[in-house]
Amino acid sequence: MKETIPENPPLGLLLRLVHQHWTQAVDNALDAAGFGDIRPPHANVFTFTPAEGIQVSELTKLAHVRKQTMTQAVEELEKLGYVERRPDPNDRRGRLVFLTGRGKAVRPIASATGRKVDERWAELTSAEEMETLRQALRLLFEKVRDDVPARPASDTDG
Amino acid sequence: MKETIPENPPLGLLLRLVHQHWTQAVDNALDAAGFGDIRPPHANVFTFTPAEGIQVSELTKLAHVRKQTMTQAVEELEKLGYVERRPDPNDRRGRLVFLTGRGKAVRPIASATGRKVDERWAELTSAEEMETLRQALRLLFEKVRDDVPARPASDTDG
DNA sequence: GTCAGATAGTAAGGTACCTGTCTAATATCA
DNA sequence: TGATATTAGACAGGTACCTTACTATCTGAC
Repeated sequence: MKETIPENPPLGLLLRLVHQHWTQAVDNALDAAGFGDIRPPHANVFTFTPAEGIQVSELTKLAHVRKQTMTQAVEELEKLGYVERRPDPNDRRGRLVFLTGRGKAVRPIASATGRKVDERWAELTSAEEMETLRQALRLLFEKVRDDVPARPASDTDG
Repeated sequence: MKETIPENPPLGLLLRLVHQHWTQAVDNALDAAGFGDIRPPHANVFTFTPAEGIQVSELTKLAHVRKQTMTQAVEELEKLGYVERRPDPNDRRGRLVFLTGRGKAVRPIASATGRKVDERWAELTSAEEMETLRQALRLLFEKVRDDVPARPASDTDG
C-alpha cells in the first residue's frame, strides 16, 4: 500500500514519517557501504570523536541525545572494535573515547552517510527545496525551544 | 543548557529535535486539558474512530503506524474505559472499535490537541512559516517515499 | 467446491530514544 | 577547610515505534 497522507496532515505525522525515512536511508547507506554492523546512532560517535579523545558527556551535547543513549552507542562500538575508552588523565571521574585504527579507517564513510542522504534527497527534490526545509526547521526549533518547556529539564541530566 | 545546534546541522538531527518537541507539546496539551491518562498515540484513535466503529487495521492506515502500535493504543484506551471492541458482524476475523460514552465526551478535546499545537507554533513563528514547513515536508515525503524502498515492505504487514 | 493467496488480529522480540536515582570525583566558596 | 553543589558515568525502567512469525477467516480463480 502506498502511504497516502491526508490533504492537511498534522505536522507531527509529517515529521514522524520523514524522520523515519531519514533514519532508514542512513541505515541503508551504511549497509551499502559494507558496514552493516554500524547503525545510525553510532554515526554520531564517528562524526564527533576527535583525535585527542572525548568524554561521553561531551558527545551527548554534540549529538543532542541523553547520556544513556550515547553510552550504549559507545559500548556497542567498543565491542565491535571501532572505539576504545581510557581513563581521562585530567578528570578521574571521566573516561575518554578514542577511535581505534579500525575506527579511524571507517570514519570518513560513517560520518559522511548523513551528508550522502542529504545529497540524494536534494537530487530527488532540489537543493533549494532542501535548504528551505532546513531553514524552516531551524527557525521553528529556535522559536519553540523556549516556549513552555517542551521537555522539562531533568535534575541530573544534561 | 540551551540546546544549541551547529550552523549546518544534519537534517536528521533537526527532524528528530522538532519531532520530539511536537510530541512533548501534544502530551503537555493533553495534561493541561485534564487528560493525563491519554498519551499522544491515543489521540489518533479519538481522531479516526467513527460512530459506526472501525477495525484496527483501518486505524493503522489512517494513522500510519503498524498494527501492534495501534493495537496497544486501543487496548490501553479500552482499559481506561474510553473505547470498547465488539465483533465485526460482517467479518468474523475482525473486531470493531467504538468510542464509549466517556470516549465520546473526550473526543473533541483529544482529537484537537494536534491542531492546538499547530496553532501555538504558528503564533510563535507565523502561519506562513508553518505552511512553508508543512509543504516542504509533504513534497519531500512524496518524492522520497518511492526512492529505493525506505522501509522494505513486510510480507505480512500492510 | 476447493484451494492459493490476501487480510485481521495476536504474540514475541528489537531499537532508539527517554526518565529518575545512585556513587564517585570534582569544583566552589563562606 | 569543610559543607554544598555540580558533574561523569552506571543502573533500572519506560515509551513509541518497528519486525517476523503465527492462526483464523475471507476471497477469488479455477
